[in-house]
Formats: sequence, C-alpha cells, structure tokens
Amino acid sequence: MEKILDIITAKMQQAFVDAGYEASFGRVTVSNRPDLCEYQCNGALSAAKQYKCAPIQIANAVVEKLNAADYDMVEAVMPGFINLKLSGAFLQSYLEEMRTAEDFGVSKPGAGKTIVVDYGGANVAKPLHIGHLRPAIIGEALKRLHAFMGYNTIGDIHLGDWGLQMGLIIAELQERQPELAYFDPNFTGDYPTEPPFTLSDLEEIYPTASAKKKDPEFAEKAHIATYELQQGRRGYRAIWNHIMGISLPDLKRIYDHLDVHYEKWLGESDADPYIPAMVEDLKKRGLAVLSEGAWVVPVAEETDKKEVPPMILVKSDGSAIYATTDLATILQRMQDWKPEKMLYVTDKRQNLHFEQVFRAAKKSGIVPVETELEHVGHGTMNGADGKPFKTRDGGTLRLEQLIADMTDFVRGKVVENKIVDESEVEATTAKIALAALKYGDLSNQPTKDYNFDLERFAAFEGNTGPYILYTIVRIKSILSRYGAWEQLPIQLPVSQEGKDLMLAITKFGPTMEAALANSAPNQICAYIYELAGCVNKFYHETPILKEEDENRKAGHIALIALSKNILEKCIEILGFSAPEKM
RNA sequence: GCGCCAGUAGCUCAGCUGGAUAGAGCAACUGCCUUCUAAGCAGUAGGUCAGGGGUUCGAGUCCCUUCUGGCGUGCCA
Repeated sequence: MEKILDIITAKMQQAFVDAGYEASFGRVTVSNRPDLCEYQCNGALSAAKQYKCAPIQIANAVVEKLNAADYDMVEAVMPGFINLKLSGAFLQSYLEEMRTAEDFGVSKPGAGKTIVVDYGGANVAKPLHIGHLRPAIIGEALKRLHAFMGYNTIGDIHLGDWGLQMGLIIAELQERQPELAYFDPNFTGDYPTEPPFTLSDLEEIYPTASAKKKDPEFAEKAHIATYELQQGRRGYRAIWNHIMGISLPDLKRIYDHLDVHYEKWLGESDADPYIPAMVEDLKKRGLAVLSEGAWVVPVAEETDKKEVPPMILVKSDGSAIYATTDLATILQRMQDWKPEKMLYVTDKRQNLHFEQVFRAAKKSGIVPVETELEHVGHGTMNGADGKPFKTRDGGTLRLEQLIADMTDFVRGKVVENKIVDESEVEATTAKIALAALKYGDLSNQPTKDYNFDLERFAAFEGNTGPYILYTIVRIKSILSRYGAWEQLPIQLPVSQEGKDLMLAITKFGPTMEAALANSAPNQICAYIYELAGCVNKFYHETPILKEEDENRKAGHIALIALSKNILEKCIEILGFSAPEKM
C-alpha cells in the first residue's frame, strides 16, 4: 500500500507546482505539534529564500491550491507552516484497506531476496552467559523483521567451535588424563563413544584452562592442540566430537526457552574445508602477503581516517584465526545460498574485525560489490548499577539463571493477582517473563550499552513488555465476549481518541520500513508503546460492549480488533507473544 | 597518540533527512473503579539538551573546539 505520507506529499507537491513553486518543497511530515495538526509541511519556510518573499505568502498560495475536501483542516500559519488534518473518510478507507490487505498492506522490499543473519555466536566450550542474550534477542528480531518484509531468511548461529578455546580444553584435558587414548598419536582403534567428561565437567574445564593462558608453556600447548585439531588429528577430532555432542543439546534447550530458533547450526568448523583453497587462491593472486611471519590481507584504503591493520589470514603458527573462518564462512554462504545481504549481530567491539573481513571479502571478489554486508554491533548489558554484570561471587551470570530469575519474579506477580487458573500459571508466567526480558532489551538502541534492572523490566506498569501484553489481553477479552469480529469493516472515527488510534495504526508500515532500514527493533518498540497508549486511551474513553447502537459498537470492535492484530504482529516480530489472560 | 561511540529531567531512556512550546517511563504529589481487567486513564512538579564558538530565517539535531566517560587500535573471539 502507498504510505499516507507519500499520498499527501504528492498532493502537496502538486499544490506547490500549481502555485508556481518547485515540487521538492512539498514534503509532508508527521506533525510534531499534535495539538495543532496531524501532518505538516515546512516547505514554504525553506522556499522563502529562493523566491525572495515571506514564507507565509507561499504557504497561503499553496493552501489555495490544495483540495480542501481531502482534509478536515488545512491552514497556513505563521511563520509559514502548512498544517493538515486528515478527513475521517480518508482514514476510514485507508484503514479498511489495511485491514483486508495481506500483512496490513506493508511493502515487501525483500521480495525475491535472501538474507543470512549471523547471530548468537555461542561458544561450545562454555555455557551461555548473560553476554549471549543481546545477540540472540536482537538477531532473532531482525531476522523476523526481514522475513516479514519479504526476505527469504537464513539464521545461522555460527558456533564458536574451532578456535583456541578448543585447544585450551584439549590441553587441559591432557594434563588431567594423559593416559587417554585420544592423546596417543599411535592409537589406531576406535575411540570410546562415551565422552570422558560431562557437561558440568566441561563447564569447569574451560574456565580453568582459560585462566592458565597466562602460563606460556600451557598456552603453547593449547596453540599446538588448536593447530593439530585443525589439521585433522584423529584423537583431537574425537574429543571435539564429544564436546559438540554434549554442548549442542544444551545450547538448543536454552535458545528454545528464549524462543530463538536457527535455520542453520553451522560453526567455524564448517568453514574449515573452504580454508585451504581460499588461502591458496589469495596467496596466488597476491592478495595475501607475508608479514611478520603471518599471511595477511592488506585492507587499508586511502580514504581511511584511521590506520586499518591488515586482516590476518594465517597466523605465524600456521593455524586459522577468526578472520579466516569468517571469510571462509562468507565463501560458503555465497556458494550455497547466494544471499543478497548478510547481517552480523555481535558485540560492537568486533566492529573493526568485521570491517576488515568485509573489505577482504569484497576485495577478493568472494562477494560481489552489490552484496550488502552489515555489522550490527550491539552494546553491553550492564547490571542495574551500570557496572558489568556479575554474580554475587564475582562470576559471570549464566543466561539460564537470568531467565530463571526473571521467571521467578514474574511468577510471584501472576500468582498474587490470581486472574489465571493454577494450571495456567506457568504458561502465562513464561510469556510475561519473555516479554519483559525481550522488550526490556529491544526497546534500547542496539548500539548502546544499557543497565539490566530485573524489577524495572518486569514492572507491570510503564514502558515495559508486560504493559504491551496487558493492552492486548484487554482487547482479546472484549473480542471474545463480543463474538464474531473478524469480518467487521472499519468505520468513520467517532471521537478524538478514536481518530488518534486510527492515525497511530496508519504508522505501522512506515515504522516497519524504518526499523528495517536502520536495523533498529527499538523503533518497533517505540511504535507499539505509542499504539498501546492510544488503545488504552480509547478503551478508557469508550464504553465498547455497553454501546447500545449495534452498528456503532461494531465499528469500535473493528477498530480495536485491527489494533490488536497489529500489536500482535509487532510482538511476533520482536519474538514474544501474549497470553489470553493476565 | 590515533580512531569510533556516548554525554538530554533526581533515575532509565526517546527525539525520524534542522522547524512551532525538547518528549516518555520510574520515583514524588493529586484525581478517576456499583460500568468491557485500575498491570489502566487524567493531571501537577521537574531541563542552561556536558561547556564554548560557528553555519542558518530557525540547531538537541549540521561544522569546529574543550571537557568527561566507554570501547577499539596485527596474530583471543
């Protein structure tokens, strides 16, 4: 559907032309003074200089040319603003078209295109912790948004399963149990199918090993183990398989809790087969050069304001580094899926890394120049005190624990308020907790750090996930009492609250487009908060089920039903859902 | 050193390509439930948009500069 702003801008531009001015001045925007008007055009102000006359004269001349019948109000006011209010009839027909169109008539810029969203980045060597929350939530939302906007989406977790962390585990394990067959280079038999460690062992082994990196002798062993693993040493591959076998089910379980789902569970290791040929090719073409013992791809450009170091392709010890696997992963994705766009959702501190990889990918022709490569670098989640999130004993808070804490907190409130039956407490609690967690995160700009405050996020008032859910639940309650509402057409606005709600609904499409263009789920949050506010005002001012005029009542129902459908679509994109009662 | 990002109400944050009186939520105070869920609605109070220059008819927004904080800056991811 054509956006309202485009429709009235076109009319405004025609009016400028008819009045003898350039069309480009006719751009209309949403009003920043809702008390005065709904839409405004400031073009007369900027045109004044060029035409050497008072802005108000231009505004008046343009207003003369507008068709007043299209609006409830058109006026030129000092110093030269043109203020508009839409006609109720126009709004009615526009909303009716939204109601009956597929996906509310939103444009589909992604139609026919494929996007790979790389998010999650879980490390198989250690359990998910608080740092994994943001990429999972933001990535899932962006993926769903792209899908809604027409893209064929492939979410890939890109497991951290091939780097030094694996070497660290192997080295540590060898120190503890050197007698195991995995470490005997001459062993040719079958390795045990049962791993020599459990999930909880693993959760202890890795931090221990990681702490020992400071010991040069141990670090050397870990580097060698990493190299040999990558070279395919049998025993190490067997250990690697054990780690994957233990770790993956646990990762999936927790991501399921978050309603985060991946189409592909590939990892750095899956890029490995592509590395040798890729490296050879880059060397052969002179794109990779030897520098300080390592093979690097220079990616500095003349226009750089800063010094951009080369991308390290092969470390001086011969092993691959994350830049190598990331580049090879791009190669794999281009070969297998031919995406038009690749989106990476990781910590913003990796920004330079991705800049290097993206440049190398384009420079080497691994991706065509027109392929979009974007890094959405997110900020850090800090504790309520603004400092890095730590548990009481100074450790890193596990993601599972965070979810449990939020769930416990919400459950207390659900039980206290007694609206749902005992049998529904857990399901309702889970939905509210997820909404609190995700909305609390997504309502912040992705790039910014923010403070996680469980009680604030889970508060049942204010700009929170639960508030949005509550708004939806109230509408659902009315709709279920009313009966069949699905086919009711939108009617003319009958009150200011009603018209305000209708105006808010029309902003759905533009909001989705903007959120997509800016990779900014927070814009969707801001929108549904505004929309929910309009719904609640309407709800408060309008007795719906008590309305005696049946036709009028049907109009109210149609309006809140459309509001509910849009709110639910939005939260579906954000990655959570509303219960029936709360 | 260089580069990137941030600094807006007591707190947490919005503010779209510069536009009229800078907006929300929390906290404080005040109203509204015999009426569809008060997890709601309405209102009061709270600001030198870090400081200083500049561009413009007009700057939280663009440019310069100073200060403060965070992060990055070749073999971790």
